[in-house]
Amino acid sequence: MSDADEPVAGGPDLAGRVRLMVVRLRRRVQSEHSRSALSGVQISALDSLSRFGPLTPRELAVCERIQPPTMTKLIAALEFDGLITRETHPRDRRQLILRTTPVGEQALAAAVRETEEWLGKRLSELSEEDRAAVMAAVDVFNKLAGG
Amino acid sequence: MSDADEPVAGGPDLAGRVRLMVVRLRRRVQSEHSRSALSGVQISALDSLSRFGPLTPRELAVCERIQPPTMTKLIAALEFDGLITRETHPRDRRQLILRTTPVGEQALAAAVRETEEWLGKRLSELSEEDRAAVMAAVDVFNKLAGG
DNA sequence: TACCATTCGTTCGGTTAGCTAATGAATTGA
DNA sequence: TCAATTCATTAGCTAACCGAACGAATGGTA
Repeated sequence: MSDADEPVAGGPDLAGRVRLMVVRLRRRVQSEHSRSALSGVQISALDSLSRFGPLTPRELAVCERIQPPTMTKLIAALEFDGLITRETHPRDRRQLILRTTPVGEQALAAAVRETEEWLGKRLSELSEEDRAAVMAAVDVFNKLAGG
Repeated sequence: MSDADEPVAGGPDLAGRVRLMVVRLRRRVQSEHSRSALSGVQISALDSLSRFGPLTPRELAVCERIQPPTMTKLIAALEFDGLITRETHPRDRRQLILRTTPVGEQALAAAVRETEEWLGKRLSELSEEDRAAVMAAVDVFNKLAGG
């Protein structure tokens, strides 16, 4: 087991390289993003809500790894735009039940399409090998982000 | 060539999944980051400056894909902490020459070590296969961010 | 040599996305 | 019944961006 002796996991400074990647990739994604549409954070929250069914603000905050006050603002914006609804919890009146609306689902789909337009284009310009690497890694990085 | 017929590059909604990944991974990295040290943005800029030699603010801004006003603030903070120096350009007095200081290099190295401590740990907890996927993808994502 | 367009870094003001601390309402448990 | 807890929220803060506008410096041209 010669590779068990390695002081760092996965080659020289993998962690540092991942860190730089995160900062730069997010800046690129941010800058390429159309101003008119949903923000990345909104898309992420809406996606989680759509995927994991009705949730309370707390649950969604945990899921998105943000703090409750941040979630409050996010919810207010999404509700203002009619993308989600806010009902009071039937058994616990402290809590709320958040649901995506049809409009919200449409907006989410539109955001996905818009992302596909520029990011998908850039991905399609990669070599077959590079694209395979991206595909293989995206879920690993999500695991890394969400574990 | 059955996979040549795919309407989107790299499976269903790869772009959307990458986008969500970016938002969530960056939030995770941000939240795990120790307050006292350099910020991710500072590390990124310092790394570029260290790697690509003395640069003008404009060159560094292009390299980091941020706008000049943002770079001005970034430079001011780094200079205030003694991590870089600012000399006037010998031939063009409008421009500046930015250099990392030994202190800056040390701080960069320390930041890398600190990142290694938590992110490296998490990376080492991945399966061999997952870690290989990360290694293969990190440069592809950097290419995606910087092209 | 005088002017004009361009480029550079900077200042100003605004936005977005996060945080902590504190608060009031509701629930739960002793 | 009452104390502890939990929930969402408010208030106030910071980091990290942006665009518009500006003065200083440069370079080309008449």
